[in-house]
Amino acid sequence: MTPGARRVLAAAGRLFYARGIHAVGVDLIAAEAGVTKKTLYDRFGSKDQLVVEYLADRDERWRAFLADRLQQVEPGSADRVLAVFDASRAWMTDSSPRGCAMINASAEISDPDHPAYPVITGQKTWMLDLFAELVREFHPTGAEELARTLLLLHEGALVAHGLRTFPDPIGHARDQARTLLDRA
Amino acid sequence: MTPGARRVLAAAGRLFYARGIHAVGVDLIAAEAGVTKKTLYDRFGSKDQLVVEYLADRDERWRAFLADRLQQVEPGSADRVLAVFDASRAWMTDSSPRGCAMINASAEISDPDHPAYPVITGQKTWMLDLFAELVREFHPTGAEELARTLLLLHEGALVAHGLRTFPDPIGHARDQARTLLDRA
DNA sequence: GAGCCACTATACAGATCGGTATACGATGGG
DNA sequence: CCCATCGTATACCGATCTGTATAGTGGCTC
Repeated sequence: MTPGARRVLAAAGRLFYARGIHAVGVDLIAAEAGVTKKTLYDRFGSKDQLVVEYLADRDERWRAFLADRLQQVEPGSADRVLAVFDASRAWMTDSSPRGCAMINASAEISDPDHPAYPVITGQKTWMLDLFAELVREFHPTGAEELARTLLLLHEGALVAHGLRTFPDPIGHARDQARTLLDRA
Repeated sequence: MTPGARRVLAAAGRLFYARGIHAVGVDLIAAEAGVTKKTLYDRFGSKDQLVVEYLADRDERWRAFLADRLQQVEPGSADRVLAVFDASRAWMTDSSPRGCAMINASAEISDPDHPAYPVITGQKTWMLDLFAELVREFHPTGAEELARTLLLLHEGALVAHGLRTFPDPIGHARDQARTLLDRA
């Protein structure tokens, strides 16, 4: 990726997340990146494709962030599940006050044929599979069902975080996940 | 409310929910309602105000729908909490495939000073208070904490429903709420 | 030095955005 | 009958939207 393209992706990431996808025009992104629209379209082809790369990039960075946190907890431990919630809280606390970028994007993209749609649903099913895998490591029976519950708690916490429904919802979800795991 | 205004609000409700707020222009709403823009602006003043009334109307209809379902279950019973999840599932199953309108709207409205913002957060805190009240009816101690967990499950289920992460997430949330209530 | 690459600058196309203006027709209550 | 209300139709405003076109610059490599 060229330096200009990198700056475009960085600017798009900031603006799309902070103000929403439809609310941000390509002129603003190009200006914020110190780049002309020509460069933007030469590198990304269309706004839709830029949206795809914005979400894919954010997803990639989140998975790397999470993998780093997970490897600090020994495999087979129930604490690995809690580490996911801890990672989410850390990720959200600094610089993600508006909740999950995938959920927000899906609210703006109604068309299921939009090229960004698989990126969004892909992250969610990946998270579901991750929970199932982590649970299966120490408690194989009923891992699927427990994983679904954990996912609901996690998604709900992200939403409540963005809406500020009550303080520290991700921490609360983590505590509930702990008692769920203790009882399993 | 005049017949024209009613049709405008109905059209706005359909279009805003199905395609998103920013993606729908006032020209389309007026055309879909069989009304000119003049009429639309005479009745609602601005698009922002129309958005507010769209959300407020939907919130009002949801609360009426929920109240009707709740009064069919005797007060003081834990089943009243489950009735909330049942109501949500019924509400979402027919004609709400894209999840919670408030969550979707909050994803598009980044400005906390937007007049629609209090409507969104208002429904969420109202739901939290409702859960707390319903729990308190039969189990006063720790009602606040349990209500928060129920809210997270509920919000997460709405999101998973909209994203189709797995089948019948609201039913799953209901089942988890049941075991939570049994243990309390 | 020729060719390629990343990028800049300016301008414009065609459409749509939210919002306003003017003028006219229908209806219904005092 | 008068007149306000509710609604119609059409046209327009400036701004902004995505996307394209032309022309040119500096640097790197073969």
